[in-house]
Amino acid sequence: MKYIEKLRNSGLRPTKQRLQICEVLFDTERTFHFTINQLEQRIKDKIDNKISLATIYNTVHAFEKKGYLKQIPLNSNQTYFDTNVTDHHHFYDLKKEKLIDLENSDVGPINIKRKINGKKIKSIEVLVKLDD
Amino acid sequence: MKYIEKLRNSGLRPTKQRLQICEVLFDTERTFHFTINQLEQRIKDKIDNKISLATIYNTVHAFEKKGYLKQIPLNSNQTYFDTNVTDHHHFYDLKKEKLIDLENSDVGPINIKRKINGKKIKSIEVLVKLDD
DNA sequence: ACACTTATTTAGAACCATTATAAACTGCAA
DNA sequence: TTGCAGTTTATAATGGTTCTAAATAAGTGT
Repeated sequence: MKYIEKLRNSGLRPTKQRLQICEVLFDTERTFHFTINQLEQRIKDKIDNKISLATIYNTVHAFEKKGYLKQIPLNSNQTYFDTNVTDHHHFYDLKKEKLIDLENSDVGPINIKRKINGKKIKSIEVLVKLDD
Repeated sequence: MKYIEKLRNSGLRPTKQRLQICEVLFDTERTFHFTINQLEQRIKDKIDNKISLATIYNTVHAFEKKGYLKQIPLNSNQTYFDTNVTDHHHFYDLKKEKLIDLENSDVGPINIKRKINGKKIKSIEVLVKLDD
């Protein structure tokens, strides 16, 4: 399995549950956005055994910490994650409550002129809200 | 009172509670960021009578709908609001969990090249996360 | 001023995403 | 195979936010 070493290399034991979640998250044509509840549903659909909700939370947070997932800054009652961990931005369709990836070529370079003493920029995220 | 007509003009009855919340939010030297709990505390400090938490939620949402407050897109268990409703962006200090305003002059113009059919851009918000 | 309608406030309950708990289980190194 | 640390699990607890329904206050017309 290709995910076994990936997990071992990050210090995560390649358990059955984690490997199955890897398949759901990363064996896809395209990257995608999800909430924990949506992921839970996908797992139910694609996998025979049950994975507890607590494990899903644990795994998603472990993967996020390792950089395999990103949280998307958004005001919602649910946390959104992204399997696309490259630097990129988002449209948010307010009506449909849906996120749409903006390719980096869709957004001109972002120039932050101000510095904060002793702080480094870790990420720059742009959210473009869409109306009708 | 200067807030009475402001509220009436937006179709909100100028109740005692709303006027007091206006004072806490808008009678300040500087704009500021807050969570509902932080606002509740400020109200307790500045005002004699009690305002119920439900009223604070109601009022903040009413003010946001009228454009007197903005929500800040951020992944946190609490919702952050901003009394600065002009177009501007934010640093987020991950260590201190603190927001810092970026003046518009601190960020070069943001050029969104992609269009979505029939949708208009309502806002563009940039979040710059800071590390040590 | 009065009566009437409608908006607002309120305490408390309900909701629900997320996190904590603690016991059972599993991977893995010795 | 044994032991230990890491992981999974069901369930409870937490906590921010929203809902509810009754009490109160504001606006309107008379």
